[in-house]
Amino acid sequence: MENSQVAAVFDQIADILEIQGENPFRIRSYRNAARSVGDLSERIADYVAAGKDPEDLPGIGESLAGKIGEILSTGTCRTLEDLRKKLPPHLPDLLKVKGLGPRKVKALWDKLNITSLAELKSAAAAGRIRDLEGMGEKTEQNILKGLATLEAEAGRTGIRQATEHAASIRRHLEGIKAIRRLEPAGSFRRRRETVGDLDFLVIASDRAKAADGILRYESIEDVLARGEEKVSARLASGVQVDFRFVEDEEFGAAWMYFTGSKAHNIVLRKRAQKDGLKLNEYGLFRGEERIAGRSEEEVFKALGLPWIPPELREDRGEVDAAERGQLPQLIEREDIRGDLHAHTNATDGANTLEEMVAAAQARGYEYLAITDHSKAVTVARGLNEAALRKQADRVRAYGEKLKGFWLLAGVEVDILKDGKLDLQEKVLAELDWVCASVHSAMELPEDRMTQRLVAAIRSGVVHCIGHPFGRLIGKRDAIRFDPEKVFAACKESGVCLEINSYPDRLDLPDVHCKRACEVGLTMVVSTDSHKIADLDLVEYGIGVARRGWLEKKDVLNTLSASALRKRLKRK
DNA sequence: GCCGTTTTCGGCCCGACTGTTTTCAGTCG
Repeated sequence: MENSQVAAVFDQIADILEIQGENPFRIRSYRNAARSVGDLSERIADYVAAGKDPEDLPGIGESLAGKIGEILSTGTCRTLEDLRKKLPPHLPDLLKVKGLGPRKVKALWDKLNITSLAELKSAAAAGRIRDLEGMGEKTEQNILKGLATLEAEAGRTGIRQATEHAASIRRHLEGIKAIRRLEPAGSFRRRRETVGDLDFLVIASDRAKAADGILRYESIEDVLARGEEKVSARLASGVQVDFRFVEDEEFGAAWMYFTGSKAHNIVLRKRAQKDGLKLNEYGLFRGEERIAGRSEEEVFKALGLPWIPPELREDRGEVDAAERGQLPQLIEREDIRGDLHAHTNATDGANTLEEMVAAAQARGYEYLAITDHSKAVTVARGLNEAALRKQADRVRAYGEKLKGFWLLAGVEVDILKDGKLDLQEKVLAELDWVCASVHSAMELPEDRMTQRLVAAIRSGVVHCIGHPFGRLIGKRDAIRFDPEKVFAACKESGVCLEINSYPDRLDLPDVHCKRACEVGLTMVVSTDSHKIADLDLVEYGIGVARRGWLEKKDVLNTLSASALRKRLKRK
């Protein structure tokens, strides 16, 4: 039972209660509980099994703690099953359509007997929705658009695509004279691995002209809203972009508000309230008087807090940490001194050894580990013992010619189904850097997967576990293992965990990163480069590391080449 | 349903935009 499954039960309960028009605060409790469990790095099943009390988790009281126990043992809970009997099974799906909330869904069901997305589509297409009270032709059109979007986008946009869109939008907006300042906000600014939409804050000398300019952006397919305060559009790619107009004196408060997360904002607002203040997107107010708002620093300061980096604003303890003066000094891109996961054309990389080295040097790195695949990865023409030895000789020979740069002879060796490594340990022991990864048999049951990873970690020849969860965002689920046991084995054997920067992976995920750090593990921010341009993906890995509360000292490849050499010395 | 440095009961974050209405409900973030 995964945390996401427990969270899903609570979210489903909340959905049904909403359609039923239940007490909104009760509904919020279920939503909060879903988030609380979903954000937990430890598995809730293990947490409970270890005898810890779910009531210690934020937003979990006696009732929800009982339901967690019930869900863990039965996969569902009585409350959900009883609620389900009161509605058609697919009715809550309608809530996913943008523009449809619980009240409209209820009306569609009551008045038109619509119980599924398919029925909604045919009713809207047939023009039957416009006759309902409170709905008109526009509503009907928006439902059809919402359905189309739902079918097309299938979820959120990856960070890489979002970054590319943001850069392109910035280039367009820089040419508009009426715009004085533009800053990204939302989950994009918090560097989440996927974003729902892109948010920008705009200071304009003339809002009407600025809006005209924005809407001339060539990739806009559909204008969703245009008001005094905001312009909202959908791009041809399906991504929604919101632009909010703000004034100088409210910019900081607005930036905080639109950066979120929502949960973080609520914590700050409650805190303001306690001091007799009011915090909204226009500023921090005492009565009618705005006491802060121009910059984020000013607002945080007026709340008695230091500035909190956006990556931490998830209501995962950052406000408390800020209050105690214990915010981490987050790692920066510039702290990275080398890359420890790179492929060449010896296996499935696109570039030669020499090209990869030149690219690493051009980025100011002091070292690079060549980690081609081992033989089990046949599709990548993985290396056997003899081929690897030959490559290592070549790597070392070339490395000796390089001044002030350490070229590590390494490998990305497969962890086989039984936990053995894909190459003889004596060959692996000759290398400077051994990254071990799972690429096959990803469906193993949890206990066997845990044993498999622990066996590899305890081999004594492995430095790092590559992309530990093996997930591909939006495409393939994570492999299942007990993180606490695996982390404990890493701690015992001095093995690092990789934060793979590849945008599809971003693995170790942020919450596990935070947990691994608490356990005292060292992470490696690597790119898994398959071509020279991939070396720049490290930016995304840094985003994950920062979201995982990591400091420079928690990441191995912030060490200088000489310090790393000492650290990696084979016994 | 949760929670408590005024409270174990009575609160629970806050505002904009749309579409449908003639003053507002629903939705969104």
